[in-house]
Amino acid sequence: MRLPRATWTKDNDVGKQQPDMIRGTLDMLVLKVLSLEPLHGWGICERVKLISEDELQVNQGSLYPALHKLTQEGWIKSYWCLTENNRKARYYQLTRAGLKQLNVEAAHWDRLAAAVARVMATS
Amino acid sequence: MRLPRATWTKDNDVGKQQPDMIRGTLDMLVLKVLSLEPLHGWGICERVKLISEDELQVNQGSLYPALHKLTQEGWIKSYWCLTENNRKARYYQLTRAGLKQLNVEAAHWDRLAAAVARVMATS
DNA sequence: ATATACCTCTAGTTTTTCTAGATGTCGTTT
DNA sequence: AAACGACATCTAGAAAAACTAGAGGTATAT
Repeated sequence: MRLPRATWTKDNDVGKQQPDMIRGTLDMLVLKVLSLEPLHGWGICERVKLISEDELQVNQGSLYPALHKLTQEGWIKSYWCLTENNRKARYYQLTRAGLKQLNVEAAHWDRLAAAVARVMATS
Repeated sequence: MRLPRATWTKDNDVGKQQPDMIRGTLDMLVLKVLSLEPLHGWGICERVKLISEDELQVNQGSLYPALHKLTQEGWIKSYWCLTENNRKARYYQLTRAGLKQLNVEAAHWDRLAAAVARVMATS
C-alpha cells in the first residue's frame, strides 16, 4: 500500500547513518524556495530535492510542522488552490517579513558555514 | 591576559536568538582540532573560538558529553596530564579510527553544505 | 585570604527533526 | 467497478543533539 514516499535511505548505506539534512537549515531552505515562487508542501520537498541534486531530503513529517511554525511567525501565508494535476493543495507564499527573515538567516548561515570552513581548513 | 570565558552572548542581541553552532558539526569540529594536536576540553573550546574568529561557540555543557561519546565510539582517547599552567587536565587525542571518521564526516559535510549552497544560490 | 582564571562534569530541558503512520483525491489500469 | 499508483496534507510520539545552569576543584596573583 502506498509506497516509498519521502523516506528512502541510499542503497549503499553502511555503518553509521548520516542525516540527509543539516539541522537548522530547514526553515531557511523553505523560505528560499518560496522566495522564488509559491509552492505547496509536496512541491517544496520535490523542489529542494531537485535543486540540491538529491543530496537534501525534506521529510514530510518535518516539513508540515515547520510550515505551520513559519505561518505562525508570519513569515509565510497560505491559500488553497488547484494544482496542475487538478488536485487541491495548500500553496504557501513568502510575506514581506518572511523575505526579511530569509535574508537574516542566509547571512547567519554564510557566517557560520564560513567559520566551519575555516576550522576544517586549518593545518 | 586571562580572557573571555566560554559563555557570552553578543552585546547587540535583538529579536530571535541565532545559535552559535551549526547543529551536527560539533563532533566533526572536535575531531578536526584534535587531529592537529592533543588538547584538553577547555583548550578545545578556546581553539575553536580562536580559529573560527569568535563565530563558533562550543559550550562546555555540550562539549564534555560529546567527548565522552567520541571516546565511547573509539574515535578519541584520553589521558591525564599537567597543562602549561601546572593544572591537571584530561587531554584527548585522535585514534586511527577517529581520523577515518573525521574524513567521513568532513566529506559528508562538504556534500551537504554544497547542496545547501546550491539551493541558496538559485534564482 | 580571597579573587579570578583555569578546568571538569552532569542533570534536566529545549529545540529540531525523524519515524511511522492515518487520511484522502485524481487518473489510469485491470 | 475495483484496484492501484502518484499526488497531497497532517499528526503523535520518539529520538538526537545541544543548551542552560549549575556544582565542583586547583593554581597563581594580589
